[in-house]
Amino acid sequence: MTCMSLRHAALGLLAQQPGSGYDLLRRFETTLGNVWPASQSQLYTELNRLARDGLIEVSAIGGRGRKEYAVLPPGRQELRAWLASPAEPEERSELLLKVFLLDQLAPADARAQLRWISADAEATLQRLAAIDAEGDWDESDAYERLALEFGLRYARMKAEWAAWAVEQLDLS
Amino acid sequence: MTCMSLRHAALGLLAQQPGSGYDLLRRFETTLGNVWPASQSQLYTELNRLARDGLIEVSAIGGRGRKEYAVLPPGRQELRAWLASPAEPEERSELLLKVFLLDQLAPADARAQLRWISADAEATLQRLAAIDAEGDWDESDAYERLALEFGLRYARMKAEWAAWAVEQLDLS
DNA sequence: GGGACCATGTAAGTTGTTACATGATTAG
DNA sequence: CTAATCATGTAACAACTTACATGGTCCC
Repeated sequence: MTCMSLRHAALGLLAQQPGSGYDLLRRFETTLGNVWPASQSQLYTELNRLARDGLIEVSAIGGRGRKEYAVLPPGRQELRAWLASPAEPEERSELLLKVFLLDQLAPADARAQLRWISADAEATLQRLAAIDAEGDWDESDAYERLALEFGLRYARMKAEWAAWAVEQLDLS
Repeated sequence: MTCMSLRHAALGLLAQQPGSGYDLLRRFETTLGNVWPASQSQLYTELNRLARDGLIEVSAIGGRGRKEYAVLPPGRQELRAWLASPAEPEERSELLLKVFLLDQLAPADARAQLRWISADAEATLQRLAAIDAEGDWDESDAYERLALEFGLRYARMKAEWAAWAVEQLDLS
């Protein structure tokens, strides 16, 4: 059994609010996709699979072939089980892979890469802070805000670490 | 052009020190695999591809069919170019995906998940701190230590965030 | 009628996983 | 001699991407 997170992402969005593949795609693009991107092709395929497996059903048919999906009880159960199960630690980080191998670069180039990481993190920080400030939040967005705060703290940590790392290299 | 990071990971390890697929596998298991896991099957396949593409070559043949690989100049160039290029921000986080969808769980269960995340981060923190303390580091491990420090800071951030998140939920 | 947008799907290719399959050498 | 370890490879499958393909509806 592998991960199948897209399946759960789709299930979760439908559990929050029924909709068509097209609707879900919009929601991925605006919010969820920031933490779990999905391509159009993959999403439509997965919706058909979820329906085939009896976790969701076509609850309404609209114009232009629109199929609105709704979660069925087995789907809700599957979603809850997945949500309550321990989240596995993430493993792959291209950033850290580069850091591990940075000794293959001239020191000046390695420093440049670290400075770039720092600048990128600062930019992310600004971007998320803007979203935080201007967003019109209500109580239903509580968990979304937790995720945003995670992003803020992560960007801050990354920027601080990169600055520290450059300093370390300067010492030696 | 997609990512091909395993290719660069293998290239990087060979650039640090030539070796066989079996050797590399050991090094993935002990160090590099912490930031970029590779399966045996994938690694051997990739080494053959790297050789076919002229980025590495079989530099020696040992007993039991052992093939020692070494990086060729085009491989070194490719590696340096990749290392100096900006690291793309990582996108997928199963953890944050769960956080986004946590509203589908009873509040008590959501809190339990967050507490589990916190406990897991604390455990990681302990584990990495132990590695940091007992490791016998020399100057050649400078970048490895930067990566370790990143892991420490990240685990700390995660634990603090999760504790804060539980608090937030308790307030509402 | 034509452009923007709504709406769904398939095909080919890449990356990665697990499982299978095989054989050589070394140490007890 | 036999178990552990060294050593490499293939096949089947899952997840994901990009590109292709098609058609309906709304609004100007």
